[in-house]
Amino acid sequence: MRADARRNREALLAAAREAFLTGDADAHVEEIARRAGVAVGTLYRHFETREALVAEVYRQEVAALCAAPPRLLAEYPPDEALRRFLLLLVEHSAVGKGMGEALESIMATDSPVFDDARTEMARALDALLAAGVAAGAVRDGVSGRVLLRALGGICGMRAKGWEDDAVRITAILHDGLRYGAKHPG
Amino acid sequence: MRADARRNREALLAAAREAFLTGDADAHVEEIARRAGVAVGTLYRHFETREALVAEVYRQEVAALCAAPPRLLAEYPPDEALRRFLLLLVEHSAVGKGMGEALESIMATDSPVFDDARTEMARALDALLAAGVAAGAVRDGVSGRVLLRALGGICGMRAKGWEDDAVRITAILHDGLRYGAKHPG
DNA sequence: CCCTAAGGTGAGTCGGGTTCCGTTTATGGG
DNA sequence: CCCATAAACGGAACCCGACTCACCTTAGGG
Repeated sequence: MRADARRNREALLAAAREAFLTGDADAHVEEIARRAGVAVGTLYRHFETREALVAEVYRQEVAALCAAPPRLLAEYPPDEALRRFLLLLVEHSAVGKGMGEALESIMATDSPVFDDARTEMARALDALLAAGVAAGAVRDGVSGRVLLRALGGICGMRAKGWEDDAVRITAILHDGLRYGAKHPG
Repeated sequence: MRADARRNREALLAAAREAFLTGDADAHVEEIARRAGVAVGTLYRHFETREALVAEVYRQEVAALCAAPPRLLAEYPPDEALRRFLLLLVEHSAVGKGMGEALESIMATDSPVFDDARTEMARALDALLAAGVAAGAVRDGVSGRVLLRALGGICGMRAKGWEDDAVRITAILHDGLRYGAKHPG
């Protein structure tokens, strides 16, 4: 790949991230291209569709989040690690409104564009759940994919005062996950 | 309102319901108008925007669902009534794919178009929760509005096998709601 | 330095919601 | 019964935004 092509690709991703995470999640392609200093044609040379660009930005954010579970599991008991990760997602949904929409799109839809991100996030949750089950602190039979869905609804909250609501319902979910566990905390 | 106008309004709602609940939830306005035997101009005489028409169809469906809680509370203990209502929502999400999307739109977004439906549904959940709290079977401090959000994610599930997932996570939610109640069942 | 394939451009297409205004029609008073 | 008139209707035109394509520019190896 030519040097200028790589540069433009990066510029587009940066412009899109800037737009999505700090403001309107539905910035027009013309606007994104303009911010990146290129024309729309160039945007489409690098990304199949507008949605593909969105997906790539979000995938990178999700990848960063997915690095947390191993760290949390090393530092806390599984049950607490799970609780903290759930809250971490809620917190991230709070920066700008972009990240919340990102997480919601990934978690609450079936769009094939987000398959990668969804899989990655489900795997992260699976690790936390498995550790919790092994320690007898979490009920068995819950998959990361399933948990992801409930979280999608939470991260999509936008109304005023949503953050308190999100924390509250996350606590309910967490309690539900412990309900019926071998050794509930 | 003139008789023919009322007839056309009904025809439009019927056509839209038909389209949304049995097939593609994003039928074009031309298509809906055609099915109703009118032109687009007429559609726009009766509904501000396409979304307003969608909202009206969904509001009617939601109103029907919201009639259930009083009946359930008369027939079952509060805790069981709550459980059954949650499952009722999941079931309704399964007919066609339209109803699921309807419920998701209403529950998981903040679109002002769905304000009425959202309020109505939150009130229904509030009644169930309040009865549960009064009976000591449900934890205190959870509002219908909050619960609505978690349900939004669930009703929006579309992947294959989603119904099992939905039932499972609904059970988790329900357990979480009982966790810490005065007299957990 | 030049050749060429990779890369870039942006006016144009296309699809879908919305608007606008000329035409048609229901309906109530004469 | 018929006309007046306001309400309702039709559908072509418009707008907006994602996407395409035919042509131009340029990096960079030989």
